[in-house]
Amino acid sequence: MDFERLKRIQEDLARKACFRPLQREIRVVAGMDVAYSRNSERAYPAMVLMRWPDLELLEEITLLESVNFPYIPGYLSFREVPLLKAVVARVAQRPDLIFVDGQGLAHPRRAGLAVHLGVELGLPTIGCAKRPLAGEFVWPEEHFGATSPILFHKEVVGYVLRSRKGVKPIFVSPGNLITPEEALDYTLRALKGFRLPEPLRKAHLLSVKARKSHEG
DNA sequence: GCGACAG
DNA sequence: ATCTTGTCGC
Ligand SMILES: [Mg+2]
Repeated sequence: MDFERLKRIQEDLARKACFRPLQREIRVVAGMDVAYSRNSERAYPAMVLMRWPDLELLEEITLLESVNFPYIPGYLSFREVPLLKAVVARVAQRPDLIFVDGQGLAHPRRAGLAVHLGVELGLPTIGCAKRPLAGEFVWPEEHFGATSPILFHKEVVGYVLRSRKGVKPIFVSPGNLITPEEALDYTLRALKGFRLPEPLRKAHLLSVKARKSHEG
C-alpha cells in the first residue's frame, strides 16, 4: 500500500474542497451508505433521494459491487467512494446535497469520505460520523440539540451533535460546497427522532435490505 | 515505541 | 463493517 501516494491524493482533494455558503437552493437531498457481505468481498452501496425540506421519499437505488480496497482508518474514502459514485451514476435526478456516513473536514488531512465524494461529484456534501476520528472536542450536554465544536489546528472543522437525548452524539463536518455551520443546521433539520438524519438512516436500512435479499 | 483509529 | 437475543430506558 503506497500511503505516501494516497496522502498526496488526499492533500489534493483537500485543496479542491470548498467550505463556503451553499449557492443553489436545496430541493432534493440524498443519503448514502454501504453494507458488506460477511467476508467483505461484496458491497451493497445504497442511496435514497428525498424532497427538501419535507423529506418525502423520491427514489431508492442499490447496487451489488465487488470491494477493491481494505478498510484502513484515515483511508475509508478509497474503499467507499468508487462504490458510492457507481450509484450516483445511475440515479435519475442529481441531488442538491448528500449526507454521507463518515467524516468530512474532520479528518487528519481534511479529506474525509464526504470531502472526497463531494469534490469528485462537484456537489455539496455533509459528513455525519458515528464516532470521532480527528480533532479536539468536549462531549456535548445530554439534552437534544446540544453541540460542541470540533477543533483541528485551532480551527472549527465540525460539530459534535447530540441528535437524541441521552444517546451518543454524532460528528458532523462539511464535505464540500457548504460551511460547518450549515452542515450542522441541515443535519439538525433532517433529524426525525432517531440518532441519524433521515436520509442516512434510510440509506443504511436500504443497503442492509439489499444485502439480505441477495445473500442470507 | 505506544495508543488511537470514520466504515 | 459484521457476528448476535434479549432486554432496559433517556
Ligand atoms: Mg456506513
